[in-house]
Amino acid sequence: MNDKELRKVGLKATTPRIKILQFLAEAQHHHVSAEDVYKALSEAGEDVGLATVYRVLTQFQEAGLVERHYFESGHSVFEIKQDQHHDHFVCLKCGTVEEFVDPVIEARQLDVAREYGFDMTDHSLNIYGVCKACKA
Amino acid sequence: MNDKELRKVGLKATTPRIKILQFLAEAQHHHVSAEDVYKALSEAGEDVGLATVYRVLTQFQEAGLVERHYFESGHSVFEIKQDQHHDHFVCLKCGTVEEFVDPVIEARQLDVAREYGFDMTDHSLNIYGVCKACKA
DNA sequence: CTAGTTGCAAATCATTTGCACTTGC
DNA sequence: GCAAGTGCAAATGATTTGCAACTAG
Repeated sequence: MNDKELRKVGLKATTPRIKILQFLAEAQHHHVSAEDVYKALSEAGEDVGLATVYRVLTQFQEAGLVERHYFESGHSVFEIKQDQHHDHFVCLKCGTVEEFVDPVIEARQLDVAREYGFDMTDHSLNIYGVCKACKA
Repeated sequence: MNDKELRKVGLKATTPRIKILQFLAEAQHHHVSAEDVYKALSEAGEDVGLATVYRVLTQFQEAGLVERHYFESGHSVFEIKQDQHHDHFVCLKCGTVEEFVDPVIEARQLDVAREYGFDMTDHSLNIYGVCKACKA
């Protein structure tokens, strides 16, 4: 049950929240749009409004349960927050998103920010191109 | 005159296009939104419609004259394409965008992409935080 | 001349908000 | 019971598009 996890971050354990959190955790492709969540729940017979999906996702984001990313093309996707930070490969052919982490890049970012007198609170690195599957 | 530059990329040298290109080239802060362009031209007495600004900016982007970036917060900015690629610091307080280049990061990105069997066509790295000026 | 371009208004799209109603605790 | 949460419909803000009038080559 996700009930506890929700209360832990100060949110009432309501049906929509539980369903959405569950869906995010089980989603095969981690990165989903609000619309994706809405459609999936609707198809599963859950009667959750799109506005609620947006509200809940925003609350989850504020609570640190999910991250929101804005990829080129202007619309955003959400993913359950993982233990470790990571960056993304975005395939321009099939739209797939793959995750990766590179310690060298992570470290340099901090250094560069410091050099410029910038307090880094967050960062996002997206590599766009063609994934292995699409090249085949 | 920008006339030649426009024709070179296959676009008729019309007044709106010339004005917009000129504005982008002279803009003090390189990164401007479509709205910024529209307002600046209006204030300068140029009668260019917002729809035209969007159309022209998109054409410029396709022609490789400008780049479009989508920063977190969901709205995009345009900048005249520079000789060199660069990444961005985005100040969450004042919205300012600063540019930087780090060879170490650039090189690692290529390596990482290769390791994952990914053909990189483009990438974007944005560091979010508080800039020097806002900390003061 | 005439295909490409423009301005304006109306149309979209993603996301947000107002409000009367419902539900967790 | 009551504040917090929800659904729906209407509002928003950014961007796009239809179309009749205009202009560069």
